[in-house]
Amino acid sequence: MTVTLSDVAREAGVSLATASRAINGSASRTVGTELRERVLATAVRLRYTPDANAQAMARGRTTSLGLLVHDIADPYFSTIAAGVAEAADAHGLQMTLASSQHDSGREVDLVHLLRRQRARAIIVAGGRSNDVEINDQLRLALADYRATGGSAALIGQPILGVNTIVVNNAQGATSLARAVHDRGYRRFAILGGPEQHFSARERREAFIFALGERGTEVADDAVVFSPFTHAGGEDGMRTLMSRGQLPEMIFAVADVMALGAMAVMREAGIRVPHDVAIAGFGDIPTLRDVTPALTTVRVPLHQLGLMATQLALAEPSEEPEIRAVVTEVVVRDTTPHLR
Amino acid sequence: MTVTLSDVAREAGVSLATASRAINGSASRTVGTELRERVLATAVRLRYTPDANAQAMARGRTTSLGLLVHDIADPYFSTIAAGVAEAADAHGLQMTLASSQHDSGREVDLVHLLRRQRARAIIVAGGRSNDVEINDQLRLALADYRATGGSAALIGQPILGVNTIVVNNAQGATSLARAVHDRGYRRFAILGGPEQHFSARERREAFIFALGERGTEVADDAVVFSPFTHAGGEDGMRTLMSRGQLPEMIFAVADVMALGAMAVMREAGIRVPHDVAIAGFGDIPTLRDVTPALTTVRVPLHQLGLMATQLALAEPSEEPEIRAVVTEVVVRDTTPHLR
DNA sequence: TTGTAGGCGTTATCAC
DNA sequence: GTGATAACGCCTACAA
Repeated sequence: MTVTLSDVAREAGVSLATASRAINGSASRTVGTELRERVLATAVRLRYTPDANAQAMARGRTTSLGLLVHDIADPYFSTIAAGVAEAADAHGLQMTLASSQHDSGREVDLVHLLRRQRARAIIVAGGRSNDVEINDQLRLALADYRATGGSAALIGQPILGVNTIVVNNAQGATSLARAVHDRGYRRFAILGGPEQHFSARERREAFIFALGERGTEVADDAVVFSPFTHAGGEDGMRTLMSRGQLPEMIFAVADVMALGAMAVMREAGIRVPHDVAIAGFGDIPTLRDVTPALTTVRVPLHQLGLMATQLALAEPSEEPEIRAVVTEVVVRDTTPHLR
Repeated sequence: MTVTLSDVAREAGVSLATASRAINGSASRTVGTELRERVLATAVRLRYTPDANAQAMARGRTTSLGLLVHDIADPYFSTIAAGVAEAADAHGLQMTLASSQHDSGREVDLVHLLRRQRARAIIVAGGRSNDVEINDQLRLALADYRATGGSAALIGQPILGVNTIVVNNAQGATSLARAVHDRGYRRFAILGGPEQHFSARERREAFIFALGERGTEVADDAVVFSPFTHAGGEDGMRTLMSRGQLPEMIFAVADVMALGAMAVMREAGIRVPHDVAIAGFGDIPTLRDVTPALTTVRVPLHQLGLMATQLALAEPSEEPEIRAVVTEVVVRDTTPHLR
């Protein structure tokens, strides 16, 4: 059914070895011009394609790059994925994309899966959660993977012993807090994401701390926890509304959450920013289509994908490499000067 | 470096065959409880993982599903991808995602690549273009792939001889034209996407034809062609504006194009829908965050992914199976009653 | 139930 | 420069 290299060799009247060298090259040996052309011609005639699996076995390495995301339909991750795809392509690698659907248990399974595939490198994108057991499992899975020659990179918190791109969440949230404080905001609510999610927590705490430095407190019950998704933003906003008192400004720890909140407010007739101001985090491409334009903290998502790929493909070293990525406040229309 | 099945077998004191059967199961043979447990235990102890490539070779089939999209960062495709990922997962398959960046030449290369990988199935998502040469190449690539046991499915036009999910673009555009005509619109402009892109053309022509049935003509110079992207929508809109005369309504053949156009208008101080109405096509999830809410034609994107996967995994048959997907007009705020 | 051995398609190490 | 041939890691008749 399938045409193999042996078929080509026989048909071209050369040995298997020669056919292999002619078609897929060889470091040391080279093939005479005449023979090579004959082989190449018959390969085309027979519509031969090398079997990547067989090559992987023989060569001991594959040409695929695994990417793990929380949710591929989330613009945050699809933008990162686009960056990874671009970089992978530049390295001649195929991207195998897996989505954990925000389930960190699945994430562990998927790392195992990628290890089975003998992926050349694995990139795990998305912040970690404060779950010691899961983190240990993931750390172990990655260690196993690396022990067998794979290399991995993380986008998130540097807690798993592998190369990591660290987004400076605290810095971004701090700058944001100061920017809105400068604009006169004093009464806040926070759509805080999952309570145990590190990125969410970093953003939350830095925001609150920076306000505290200015003498502004955020009450505990002004922070609501809900999933790191659009629906999570909706739910959080409803909770906030049910509590009755609207703040001057809402900080959502993820853009998609801010968008969810805005959708709920729109439906409820609450005007942004007239009735309440809001800001997000991430600067996903979607924002260019949102009105009023959402104030946020820019994370260079596409570049994150490029960097992570680079880091994942870097020479393995003893010490995991940590690379910090700076964030930048982008003040837009949802947080006008208050007074 | 890597632990192999032989290592496990030796360490457990059983034969290779027994180890294989214990770990990866077997249709006919079964392994004694005691031995199986011993094997499994040593496998865990040695941190053994089967090599998927070797299994692929030995079994003659892989467990990966290739998905080809025009652009993974486009919500249209990332939503489809989410559907495919979900369905693939349900079948125990891994998704290999490749993006052609709207370059149909690359698309052909990527099919070849996926064939090399011996992917179990290939899904090509996205409308075809009127390029006989490229289409022939793609048809040939898919035929080669299928000839060697692979199965493929397309989302787009049924012109390549493989199972295809056909989105009923004409029906959607027709319904949309009637709906807006009913609302009083008579003077139109069309952001028509790439001139040779079939889906764009189907939507364009059906829209114009349906209006014609109502006695309303769309002038040739009211149709502008530009890429099927956000930037394409921006460019097209600028072209339209430079021509001086704004229509009553703009039909963009893709949601992202409509969003691009709206962004340009917003910047230019043109109010939607007060100054001009607009509608898109696709109903991407992003729309829930856009104001004013965009009128569009709903394409069940996520479901498209599920269906395509199902179709790609279906028993191969002589005649390619064609499955039609209906679309549905969703009138929102960008096309209010005109008079 | 368990073991032996051949084969999957390719690369790489040898000789020639 | 070219050709045998042994891996690569696993599965699966076939034999015991």
